[in-house]
Amino acid sequence: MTSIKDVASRAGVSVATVSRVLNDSPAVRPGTRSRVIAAVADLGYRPNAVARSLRTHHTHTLGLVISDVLNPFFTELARAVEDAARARGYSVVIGNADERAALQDHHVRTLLERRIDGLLVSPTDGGNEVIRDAAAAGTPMVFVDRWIRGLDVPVVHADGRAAVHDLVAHLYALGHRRLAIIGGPSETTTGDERVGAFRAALEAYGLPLPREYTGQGDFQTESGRRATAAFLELPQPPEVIFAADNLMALGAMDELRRRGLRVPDDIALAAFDDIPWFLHTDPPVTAIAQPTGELGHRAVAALIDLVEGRSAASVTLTARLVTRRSCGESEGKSR
Amino acid sequence: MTSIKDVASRAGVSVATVSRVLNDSPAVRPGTRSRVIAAVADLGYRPNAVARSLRTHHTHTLGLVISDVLNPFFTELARAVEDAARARGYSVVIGNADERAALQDHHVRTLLERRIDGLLVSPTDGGNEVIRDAAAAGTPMVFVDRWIRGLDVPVVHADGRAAVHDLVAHLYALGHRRLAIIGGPSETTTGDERVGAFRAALEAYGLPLPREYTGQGDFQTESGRRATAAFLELPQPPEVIFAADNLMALGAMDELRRRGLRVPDDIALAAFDDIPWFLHTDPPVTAIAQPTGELGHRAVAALIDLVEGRSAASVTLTARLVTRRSCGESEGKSR
DNA sequence: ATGGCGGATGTAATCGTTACCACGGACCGC
DNA sequence: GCGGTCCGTGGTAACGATTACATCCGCCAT
Repeated sequence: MTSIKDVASRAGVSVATVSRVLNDSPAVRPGTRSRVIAAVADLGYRPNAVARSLRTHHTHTLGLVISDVLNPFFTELARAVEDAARARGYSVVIGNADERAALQDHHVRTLLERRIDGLLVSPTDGGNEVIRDAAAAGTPMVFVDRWIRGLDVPVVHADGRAAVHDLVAHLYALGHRRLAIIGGPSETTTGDERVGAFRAALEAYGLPLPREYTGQGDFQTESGRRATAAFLELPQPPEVIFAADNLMALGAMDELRRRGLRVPDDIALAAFDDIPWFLHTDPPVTAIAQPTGELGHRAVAALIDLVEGRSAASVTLTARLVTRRSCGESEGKSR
Repeated sequence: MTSIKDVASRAGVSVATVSRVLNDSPAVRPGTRSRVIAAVADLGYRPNAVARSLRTHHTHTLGLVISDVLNPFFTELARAVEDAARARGYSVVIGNADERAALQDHHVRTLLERRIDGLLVSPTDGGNEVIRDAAAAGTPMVFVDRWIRGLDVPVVHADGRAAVHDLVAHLYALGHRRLAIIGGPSETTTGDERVGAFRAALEAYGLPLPREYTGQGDFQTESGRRATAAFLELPQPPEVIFAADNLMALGAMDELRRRGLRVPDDIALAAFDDIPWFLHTDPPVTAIAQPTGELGHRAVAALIDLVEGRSAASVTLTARLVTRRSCGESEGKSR
């Protein structure tokens, strides 16, 4: 591989000068500069970011650890993050935790060894040691969507409580009284809070949320299927299933379909996180939409503030309800 | 940040010894080893992968440049790639080209500067200079799904011709005669070949593929919508639309829905690339499924062979047709 | 004429590791 | 008892960049 030395000797200058033109420092004569540029082109030289990072102590790279790449919400988030980062001259390295704490730790460790400048994480669990240590050690860090309580780390997320309330109102208006939820792992904030918001909204309508109507999922498809099966085997199954993310909703649909049940006639369905496919499912699914793109942009902005030595505050956006046909016919507006 | 030197002085040994235990070289006495390990733990030391890479000339990292993260096919591929790589001790850095050649080049350049050990790419265009240069320079490289002709780079992909033929047979049997396709950019091999396979299959049935029935898409949702709109404005619209990827199929569904057309009664729809959502769309979509996971695994295996100095050959798997209701009722088996 | 100044360039230290070589001591065989 | 091996360990030169500091040179003001 050609190095800065090769360029220097070909251009007849010192490595310092080459470095200067590469980092376009003003203090180099136009003639020299163009000779260096020519040498770079001739040799097809590409600066070695590894060496550069070793010397400068920054990598211009952000780490993003997401809970599940297969979840369209997270891939949209990842995309927004990458866009925002690139616009500011940073690249991003994604780690997919696949909803497994061990895998998440693996990625955090790897990213830390790589000396990424800052870390964006949507934690899969609650009390993570690796992440705690990193935060304590002063690694610039921002949580997106989910977070870990008790850490002094800015959080960028969307508050879904109002939307959940709207959803319950919608369901109530349609005559539904027995509502069930498939929640995420209670160690995750989103797992916890979505159930909490749902319960609070139900209370406002004087509706109970019995234990057997709170299914335990892990945000992945299969758990949605299982929880749905459990609901359906109850002596008195619910009239509505609210899945706390889109993948569990997919699982629920799998199971309903397998049993030949029709939505919304036999049972209603709603989901947290809206995705393009929900418009075309049978039937289109009522969902709570997060401002995913903005979440990503804000998170990157906050993280870069931290990385560059400024301070950053948490950001709370709001999610909104998008009603479709999956809970029953009514005003039935879509999108 | 604590370095190997700090560990060395705390353990009362030299940096060389610390390095030895870190890379578990056998030549170190158990007692010394445990003192070093203790020092590492006390200090919370994390090896600096940047420095290590500078010295060893490898990063144990693979680059993966995919055409579009928002496409479930590619995210599934990415996931498989990451799994396979991790199992072999490599990490992967993903670059999302968003179907734009310029962005793809940006990522390839960045990855090359990062000195990734090898590159997995699913090219967005046909004649890429950056990629050609990299290949010529001897960067270990493997193409997945799509490739660039005329380069001596192994290709791991799925042959869809038989499946396309089956699809056409299926459509023919259902009585369809006017079949249209929304193709990808002709510079991409998948764009090109899928149209070619479709045309060949039609010929086998004595069916024409008029120019106005070959829509020009770019593998993204919006282009599928536009091409569909164009088809529908023809004096004689097609009876079937075959989208060359799932995102364009989504766009097609958007447009059909907007116009109040029903699938398959008013028009039939099929897609290349099967995804979980297709089972639950209205109606479930007939699609050609690629062995995505295996594609990812094989590609990683081939790339690592190259990286580690072995040779690697191209791999061709085969795609298969999954019939659902979107082309009309018949035997109607699903999944 | 000379001292001073500033702009362009070179020299060399440095970042954190690894890997090569050297060294000292223990052990073995004769 | 002595030379040779082997084993555990330390010293140190790279790896490829950046950057503080030194140097050189031309020019201007006095």
